[in-house]
Amino acid sequence: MTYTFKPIPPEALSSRIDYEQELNPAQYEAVTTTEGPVLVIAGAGSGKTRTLVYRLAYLVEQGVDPGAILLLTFTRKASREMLTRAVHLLNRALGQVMGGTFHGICYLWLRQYGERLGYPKGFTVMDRADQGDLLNLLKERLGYKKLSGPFPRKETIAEMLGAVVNKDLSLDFLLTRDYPQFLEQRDHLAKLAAAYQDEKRRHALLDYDDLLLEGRRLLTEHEDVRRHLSNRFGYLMVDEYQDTNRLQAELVQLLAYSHQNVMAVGDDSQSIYSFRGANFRNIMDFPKLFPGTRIIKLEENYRSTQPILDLANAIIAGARDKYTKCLFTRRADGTRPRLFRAADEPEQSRLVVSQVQALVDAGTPLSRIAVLIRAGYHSFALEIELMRASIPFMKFGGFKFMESAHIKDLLAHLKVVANPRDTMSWNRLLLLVPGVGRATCNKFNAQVKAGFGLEAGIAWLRRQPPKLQDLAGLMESLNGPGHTLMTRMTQTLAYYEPLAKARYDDYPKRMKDLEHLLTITARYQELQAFLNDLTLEPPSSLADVVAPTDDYLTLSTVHSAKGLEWDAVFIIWAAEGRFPGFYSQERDDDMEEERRLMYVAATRARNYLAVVFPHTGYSRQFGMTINSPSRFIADIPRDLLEPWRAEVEEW
DNA sequence: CGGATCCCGGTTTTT
DNA sequence: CCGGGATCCG
Repeated sequence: MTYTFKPIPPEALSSRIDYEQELNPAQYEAVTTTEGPVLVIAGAGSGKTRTLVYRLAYLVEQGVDPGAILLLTFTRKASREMLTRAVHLLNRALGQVMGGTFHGICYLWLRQYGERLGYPKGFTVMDRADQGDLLNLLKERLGYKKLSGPFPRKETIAEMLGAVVNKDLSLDFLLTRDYPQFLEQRDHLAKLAAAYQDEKRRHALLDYDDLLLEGRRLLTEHEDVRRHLSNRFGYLMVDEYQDTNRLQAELVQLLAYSHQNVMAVGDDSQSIYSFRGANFRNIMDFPKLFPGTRIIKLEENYRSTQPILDLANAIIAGARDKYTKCLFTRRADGTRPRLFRAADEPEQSRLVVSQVQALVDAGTPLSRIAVLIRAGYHSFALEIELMRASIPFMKFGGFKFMESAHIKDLLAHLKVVANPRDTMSWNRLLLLVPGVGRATCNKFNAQVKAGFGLEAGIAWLRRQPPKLQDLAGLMESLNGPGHTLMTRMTQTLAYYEPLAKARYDDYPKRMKDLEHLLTITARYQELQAFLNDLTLEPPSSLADVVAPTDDYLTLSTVHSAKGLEWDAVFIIWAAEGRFPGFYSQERDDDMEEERRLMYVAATRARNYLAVVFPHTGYSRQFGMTINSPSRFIADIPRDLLEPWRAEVEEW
């Protein structure tokens, strides 16, 4: 038998997809409405991603230049996945479609047009930890460290500043409502905030919020840029719209100003990012922002069985706010969700392990099972039990690889190459040298003026005592010609390794992380892109390539599980004080969000859902505690949620 | 400058 | 009750 290969003619391609056949009527309407503002209210599992993917394909088939499409998603991974699926669907490349997060897109435009706003090309994007470091520095400089009376910690200050921007509040209002205990520090906090702004500007630093704020400023103050970008991106699609905030909505509006072609997709009952300024009501305001909006609801659920959907509906039915749609499914079969009560946390862990093993024995691949948690630390005990049982797993959310000290140490050396004015990174790398402390840093900081360059830094190091000459040599080499990102990285690692060895007793584990970082480095050519990608898209999603095996159990925070699905899902620590967390008991809005979070968790499951809680717990603070089941499932009738008793054989 | 000691506070969730 | 951070002292 012989095969011959020929290019597929364009006519064959364009007729490949039978949209009407492959989509339900509501999805079809959403896909084929290409002009004007559209709001798609897409319930959990209703084929939201499918709709976006088909719409991408449809637009391209209609002759829209892929380069005119901008896809805004919550994570870059999500946009990558959608683009990949669209490519498969169309069977042709879509290289020109632009996709990413609001932060990522703003970053790109600020790099392109930043000079218009007074930023140098090599600005640095700060992560949360960088923000804390800078605030600490300023707190000390302003003499607020030894103020009498309560003064917020740096994390709290960062949170407050973020709330002012993302929730569009005044500092006074925020303090009065959320932090009355710090109201008396009002003037100090205002001064600190001003100093923070000033310092960032002088050292070419932008935090996450600045990316959005300066992105908006770019579009409002520079009419030509706005016109250019709006004309270039004639078709906007925004995913997870329920998790955008006012500022992001304004960005969409600015971008759409010349054509109003925006499709926003979201689900108000899955809004779980209010701590970042998102408000589930924002999505209902979309039609006000864009008059003439066509509203399309996707209410058929293709994911879950009826018993699982019944439980999910019961969870959300208890909400204070009534949401806009009602889900139904045709998957009437299936077993009832189970409520497992375990005696304590070890038993909860063993129970999950044995249930997972039972599912695997019954034919469910490990990769289609997930354990969902409210907070990262809720799975610590389970992780140990999984290791003991030799069940491979990957954990998503919670722990921040990028914020661990050794990663930041190493990257500090590269960051000052990209932005020599980044004093905080200078200080960090100086403090690593034995015998260098605050005094040396202060001397160094006194030298840093506007326009400070790497050469000046190296020259300064050369004038210092011998202990700093190794560092000087490294920096000279990093600055020298003929180095790729990879060689710079390995040089830095060679320099840093002995320092880390002396510094950390868990040094071998940390070196493993650094090697992991090297594999990520290999994908980049350019230093600055590498550094900022790492800040904007931390390796939990970049790291998927290093999975030891592709058959692993998923452990994930509910937040990180958003938009995903598994055949079988366990929700653990479904106990009062954990899920919902006790910190959400004070405000109704927070408690409502916990409920939506539980709803999101439950709707991740296709066939099997188990809710687990340990009846007793142990905390350092209170010793032994008695846990009640989470209020979201406590009152669910047993025909919707079947109580099970743990039966785990001791061994 | 760096180790030791004391004291406060207490865990979300992510770009 | 434990850990991180600030402060103190050698």
